[in-house]
Amino acid sequence: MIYNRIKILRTERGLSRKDLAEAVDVNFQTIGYLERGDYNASLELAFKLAEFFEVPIDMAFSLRPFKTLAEELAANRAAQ
Amino acid sequence: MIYNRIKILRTERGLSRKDLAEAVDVNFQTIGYLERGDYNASLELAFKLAEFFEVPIDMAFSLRPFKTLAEELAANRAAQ
DNA sequence: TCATAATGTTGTATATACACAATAAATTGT
DNA sequence: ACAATTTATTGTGTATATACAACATTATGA
Repeated sequence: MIYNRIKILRTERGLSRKDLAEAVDVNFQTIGYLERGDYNASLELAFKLAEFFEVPIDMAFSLRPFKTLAEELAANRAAQ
Repeated sequence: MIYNRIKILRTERGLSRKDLAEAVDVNFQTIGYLERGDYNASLELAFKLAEFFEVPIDMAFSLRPFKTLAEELAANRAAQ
């Protein structure tokens, strides 16, 4: 199973699932399935989502559980 | 459709499809399908392959056609 | 050259990604 | 508090990723 940050990335931008679904051209319920982890995005959809959010793929999807964005940002700052 | 560099990455390392398939835990014929572009890898398999080859996902998969590795390397050098 | 390994092709079966519809529940704004 | 929007749930249908088998073709090495 693949972990993703779609929900945070989406809500951070103040978008509804419908908004995001239209942007990447899938059914709005598909976004719900991904956010709930009911199934994984296809590689193509993953690319489209990462491109839409303007983040590298591995910032939106991962084989391993994510830290929160805040944790990761704090860790990065500490590393400077 | 998603483009990939699996065949080059694999042959550059002198691996057979069977070798690679075992490393990422899929059927060896699945590697053939991907290399021929018969279908796309799942996101999970794409991550496993990129991890196995130790390259970022977008160096192995792309929404748009790839340059050859040699072209890309030459372009990168020219950019220095 | 011959044997073996690697790849290609065709076919069948299964799991999963995605579409779509209907309705229920929860959130949000006024 | 009410209305409107958003999200969740359930169900059905389709396309596609993957497994596996059998056999053909091509490449490789001794």
